[in-house]
Amino acid sequence: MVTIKDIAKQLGISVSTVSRALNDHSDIKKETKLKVLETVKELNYRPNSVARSLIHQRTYTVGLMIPDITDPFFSTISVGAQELLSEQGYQVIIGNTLRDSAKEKRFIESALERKMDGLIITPDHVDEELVEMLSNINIPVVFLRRRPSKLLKVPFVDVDHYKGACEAVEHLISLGHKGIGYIGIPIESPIAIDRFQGYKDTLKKHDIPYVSDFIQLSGGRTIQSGRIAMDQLISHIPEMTAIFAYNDLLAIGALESLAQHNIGVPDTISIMGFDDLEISNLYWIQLSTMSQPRNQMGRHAAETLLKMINHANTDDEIPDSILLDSVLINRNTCKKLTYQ
Amino acid sequence: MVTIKDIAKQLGISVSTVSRALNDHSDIKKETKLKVLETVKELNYRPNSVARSLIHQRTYTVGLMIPDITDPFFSTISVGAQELLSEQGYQVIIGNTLRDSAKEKRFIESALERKMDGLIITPDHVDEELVEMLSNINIPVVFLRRRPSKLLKVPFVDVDHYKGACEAVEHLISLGHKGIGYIGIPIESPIAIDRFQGYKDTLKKHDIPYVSDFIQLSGGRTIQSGRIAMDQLISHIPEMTAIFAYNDLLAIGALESLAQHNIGVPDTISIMGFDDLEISNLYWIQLSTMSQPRNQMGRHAAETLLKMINHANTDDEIPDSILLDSVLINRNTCKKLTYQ
DNA sequence: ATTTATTTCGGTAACGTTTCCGAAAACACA
DNA sequence: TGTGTTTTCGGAAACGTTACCGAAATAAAT
Repeated sequence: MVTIKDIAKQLGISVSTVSRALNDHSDIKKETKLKVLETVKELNYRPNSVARSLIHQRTYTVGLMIPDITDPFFSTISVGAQELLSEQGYQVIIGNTLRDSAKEKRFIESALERKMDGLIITPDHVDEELVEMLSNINIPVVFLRRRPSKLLKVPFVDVDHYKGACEAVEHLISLGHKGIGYIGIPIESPIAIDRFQGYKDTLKKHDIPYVSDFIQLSGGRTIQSGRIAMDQLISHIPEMTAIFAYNDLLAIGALESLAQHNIGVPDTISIMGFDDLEISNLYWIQLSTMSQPRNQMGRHAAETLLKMINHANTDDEIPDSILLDSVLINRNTCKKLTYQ
Repeated sequence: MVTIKDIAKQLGISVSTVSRALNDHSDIKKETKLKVLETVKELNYRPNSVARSLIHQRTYTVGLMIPDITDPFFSTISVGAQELLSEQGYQVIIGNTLRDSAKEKRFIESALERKMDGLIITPDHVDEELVEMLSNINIPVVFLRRRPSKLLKVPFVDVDHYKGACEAVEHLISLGHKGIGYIGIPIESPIAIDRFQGYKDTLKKHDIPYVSDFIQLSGGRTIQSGRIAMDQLISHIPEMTAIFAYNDLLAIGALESLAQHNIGVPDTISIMGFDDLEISNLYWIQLSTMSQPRNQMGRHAAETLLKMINHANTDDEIPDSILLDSVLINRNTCKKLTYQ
């Protein structure tokens, strides 16, 4: 490997002079600087950032831990983060954890050994072990799409799921719907709680009674689960004229079930999703839904992380957490209710 | 930061002893080794892999350059590569180039400065500048889904597009189709050439005349382009009874156009895609297509790269390139032709 | 007890940089 | 020419590790 020494030797000068030339220091003659730059080209020299990191105690590397890079949701977030970070000279190392908490811990451990400058993480469960681990860490961390435990003084960025759910249901109500069902997942994660609560609160706000028969909370968050849930709910048509689904996959599953039963959407029932996946815009689907600003989430997470990295010593305050708004995308699965 | 020195000081021993204890060297007393391990826990010490890299001239980092991590195709490939590499203690740095050749070059440059141990790349265009750049590189490189120029002694891994296209068309022919159209992209990339050639050769093999009116090569590789292309082709029904599309997106666009025109699939026309995207399995689509072993591609690329990294000095031969087979996925868009 | 063999350890250089400090070189002014 | 100031440079330590070599400590053999 060609190093700074080789350049120094070839020119008969010292390594420190070469270093100064390469780093645009002031105390160097223009002439020698040019000679150095020339030799750099000639020898095809490239600075060794490993050595640089060792000196500067900065690797210009940050870790981004996500559950599944294959999920366009997370890959778009990661693009947002990468865009901003690479502008600032940072490399991003993506940890694909597949929601496996052992993998999560291994990734964080490895990030620490590699002396990354910061960490953006989306842990699947914020369990005790993780909290314990994170509280002993000496690099900045920001939570993405997850809420840190109260013990952790860590900022997060997420979308306002509660507000989004309220808007979605509000939209349905504004179209005249009163019999509004909900297809969701078991009330465990904070996100599930927020969206469900938004649904319930908005009904209450409009004095619409909560009908537990219109609710299906079993199953996972897949198309398959949505189809099964809708199968259960189908007997409540036509009293039930609309459905708000926890996410687009469930909504699409519902659409599938309704298509199989030959029930028209939005003619006999309206469907509202949440997430705005790319497939939701497909010709056959055209799902009305709440779009989450994924790219922005990644950018904001990166921004707050950079703030923390740069103000590590000067300022002890951690940056504010951020809740972004989702936006309503109106396609073809919701219809104004007309009373005949 | 707590270093090896802190441990040495606390125990009153030398750093070299601590180092030996941590690296399972033979010439160390069991007793002291245990004491060291204990102190490591106590002080929450973590080895600094930056310093280690500097000594060993190995970073255990490889770069993976892809056009778009948001595309499930590439994200699945990257998962395959990551799985294998992380088993071997490597970290993967993903470079998302968005098919921008400036970004590509910057990524490679950065990989070199960071002294990555190897590179798996999917360059958008293999232009002269890139070839020039790559031929001056002193770390192993493997091409993924792209063919290196002949000047480059670099292995590649890809699927056999020609063979896959032959199989797809063969399938259509075996169902009795003779009027088989092709929706594709301009014949520029090697992949486009291979698939189109497979189409033409298979027709010829079965003495089916090549009808240029049945071919649409304009546009990009999006659903939109597929729809437009099909719009142009629709007048050739019913002589044309089947279509082989360059990829699933185009095929889905064709499906969209046919649905708009109320033309039954597969009743009046059969459609065959290539790629097997996740959306191709959707209830409304159920596209018959050729599935590419994406995860395997990533794994194979990683494997050959590791071979090159580990045999860097011992053996100068580069590993063989690999062509993987795609497999036919038969869903509901192809039908046996019945003559009435 | 002395010698020899074995185990265990410490000192030091090295990896490729940057940075500090002091010294040499160049310039300005009297 | 001498003094003072500024510019430019070189030497050396440091970042946190590992690896080599020789020395000390222990065990085994005579």
